[in-house]
Amino acid sequence: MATTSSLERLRETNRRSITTLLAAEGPMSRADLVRGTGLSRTTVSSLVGDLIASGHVVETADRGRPHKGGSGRPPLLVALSTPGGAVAGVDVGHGHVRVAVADRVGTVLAEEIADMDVDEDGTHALDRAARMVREALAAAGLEPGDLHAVGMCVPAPLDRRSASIQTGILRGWRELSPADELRRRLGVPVFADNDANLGALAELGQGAARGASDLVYVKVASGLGAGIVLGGRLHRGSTGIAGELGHVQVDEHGQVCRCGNRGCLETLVSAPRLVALLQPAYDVPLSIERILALDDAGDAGVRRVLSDAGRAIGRALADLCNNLNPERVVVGGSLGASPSLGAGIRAAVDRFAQPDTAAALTVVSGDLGDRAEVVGAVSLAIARVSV
Amino acid sequence: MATTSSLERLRETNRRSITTLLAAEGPMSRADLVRGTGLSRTTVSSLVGDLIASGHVVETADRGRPHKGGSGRPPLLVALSTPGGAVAGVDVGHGHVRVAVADRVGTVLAEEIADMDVDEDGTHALDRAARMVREALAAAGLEPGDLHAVGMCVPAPLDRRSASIQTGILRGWRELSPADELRRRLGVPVFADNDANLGALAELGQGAARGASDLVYVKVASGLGAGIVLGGRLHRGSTGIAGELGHVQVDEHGQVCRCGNRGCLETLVSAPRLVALLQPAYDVPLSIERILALDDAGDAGVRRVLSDAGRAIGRALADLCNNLNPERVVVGGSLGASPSLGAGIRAAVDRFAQPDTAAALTVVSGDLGDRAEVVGAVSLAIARVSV
DNA sequence: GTTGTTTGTTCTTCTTCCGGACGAATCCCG
DNA sequence: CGGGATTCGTCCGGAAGAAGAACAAACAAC
Repeated sequence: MATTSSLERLRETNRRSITTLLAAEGPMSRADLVRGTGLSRTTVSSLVGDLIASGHVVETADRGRPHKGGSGRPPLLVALSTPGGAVAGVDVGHGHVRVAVADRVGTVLAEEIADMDVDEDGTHALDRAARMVREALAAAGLEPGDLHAVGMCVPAPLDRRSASIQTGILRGWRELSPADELRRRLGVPVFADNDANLGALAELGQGAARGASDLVYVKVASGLGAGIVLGGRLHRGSTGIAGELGHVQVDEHGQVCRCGNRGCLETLVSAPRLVALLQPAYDVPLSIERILALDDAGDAGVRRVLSDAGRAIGRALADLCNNLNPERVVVGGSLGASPSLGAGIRAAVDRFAQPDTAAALTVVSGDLGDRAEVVGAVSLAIARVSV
Repeated sequence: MATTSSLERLRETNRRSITTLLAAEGPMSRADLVRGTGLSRTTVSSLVGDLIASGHVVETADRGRPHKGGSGRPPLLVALSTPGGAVAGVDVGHGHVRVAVADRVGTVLAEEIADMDVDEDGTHALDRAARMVREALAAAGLEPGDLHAVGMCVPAPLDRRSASIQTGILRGWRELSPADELRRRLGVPVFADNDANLGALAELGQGAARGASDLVYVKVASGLGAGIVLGGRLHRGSTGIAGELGHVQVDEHGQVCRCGNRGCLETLVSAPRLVALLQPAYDVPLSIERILALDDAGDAGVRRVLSDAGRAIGRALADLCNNLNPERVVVGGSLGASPSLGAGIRAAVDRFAQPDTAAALTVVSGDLGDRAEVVGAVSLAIARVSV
């Protein structure tokens, strides 16, 4: 299948292990790379030489310190060169589009947000997203031609094969392949995934789950979804629709859900639902931000509602954790930062999961907040763009 | 970390890809290996030469047919040689111990079963198991010294680090490391895992889940557990206690479970529980076998109870499948063959899982029945014994 | 200045793989 | 019955990669 020879593949593998090490740990000397990869000095030297020649790596101006003690020749540091060009991440939510343009090591150069109703008209949302990518590129002082790839997330499961949205969750998007559509508009490769998956990837790589290998990322926002990382890799399921925590049925006689079932967890717990639940008791129009502020201020009603919501999530999550025994749960999404919500989740997990499972588990809020998805989208673009 | 050189590792990898291909597809020609591995004729020839020299592979007496058409030189077939010696699998259940002795390609040579109450006294059960292994070895015409390794399963989660049983599920086994205990008795390496995990491994390799990569194996027997295979690999969780499907809480006010929680699925659905539920309505003492026969015969009470049990399992399974999106569910354990149980599971999964998830999923009974665990234990022993 | 340590490169050797050429074994066809 | 045609397996030469030995470079400590 692969036309390249095994030896070429071996060298390719070794090159990759150097670049990934550099990506993970930042600039380091060849000697450090020797220690990190287990390859010989000679081989590392030769590989780094290749990488410098091909422009993927540069020798930095400053020197480091020798490995042991202060004695010895100071090493020359090498670092991943910021390859020319940029990538973009696009986060399409139910109520917003967020775009980030980053260089090819993941440093975000420009970011844009727009509120809009995405559900009804996929075409319009994609037009808008494409325009925002171009604007963000310009804001970062880049040309349209600098863009190499785009990662995007959509707030719905994506069928693995057709890469299109199958379920009825997004009304205006049925049978649409968001990646193809955006590629047509921008003229570069576009890679799409589900929002919770990319949030998980972001928290795993740069957020609250750094270093974890079995992780459940729960996104509490307009919808409720989970991104599941097992063994350090995203689990997408056989047809790519894993992580539908929000469509676990919690009330057989509950409200009909947009997914077609009834009584889904998402019908009880989601940002709009909680706003609607709280609004009657308050004189001012509530927003997520205001609710979070009230939570911090100790407002009893808000605390109660968020804590109940957390317990409902935790109840479903406990079952999942009994089955998966993850080491960490990261709560993200617009409501992920709420302490009451987190406490509710923690309480329900402790209550309903097996004691050993609960003991092996930490529940934390995401570090990246609303930006998790777009950061994950950037990571996806970087991971997929050819090296 | 690895002291071997990259080149040696490369050759090792290629050797492995040949042996795994031979293990998966049986005897085949070098030309087939070329097509299967993508390596060159020369390389395959050389690797096979090495493997023959080292005794891992033999040239069979009979020849095969050429690849295309009938023309061409008939190939020489090579096959994994049956290395000297044997391995054993030990299945410790709540009410039985089953032992199998197999050659080192997994062909079972002798098997023994004994009914016993395992829970109360782990030491006694292990004594008995060791004796049965020796007897089975003798029955297969082998010497005690021929035994290379043992795989075993225990009906409880095993802590990954201490390899001991932490939870209170097995009263007489607390803090015991079954693998160490059995190793002391038999003098060979013993590898232990949970029963559902090994059942999953068996059905994956040689049973109803062959070729699947995302699989949930549900074991319905004295207890209720799940073995979860994702991406072709067993998922054990961060501390090794994944798959506790039986301890999902289904009734907040339910019976207290031996795990310490209350209302666990296992308190409603397990073989002893179902027997107890049915017994009052029948004059003869019921056993699992009799219940299965009544099910086949169309007995209304049995069908109703098994179907209800299936639906209860399916309800919990649907939540798990929403989150994992597996391609197959295999129902095993002593009750796994019941059509009513299977139909109940299928119905509840269809009812409670998301439509797309349910559509991507097939629910089948295990091929291996009661023997799944012991077959999996043999596989574990073979996989872990040094090649 | 001398010694010791760490770093990085060059040169050589060894391993591994691949492509082409060649013999082997069988079938097909005249 | 004999000559292609075809597939299988091996031998040979060559290319690519990695490791080890030797050596130059750069600094600290004495």
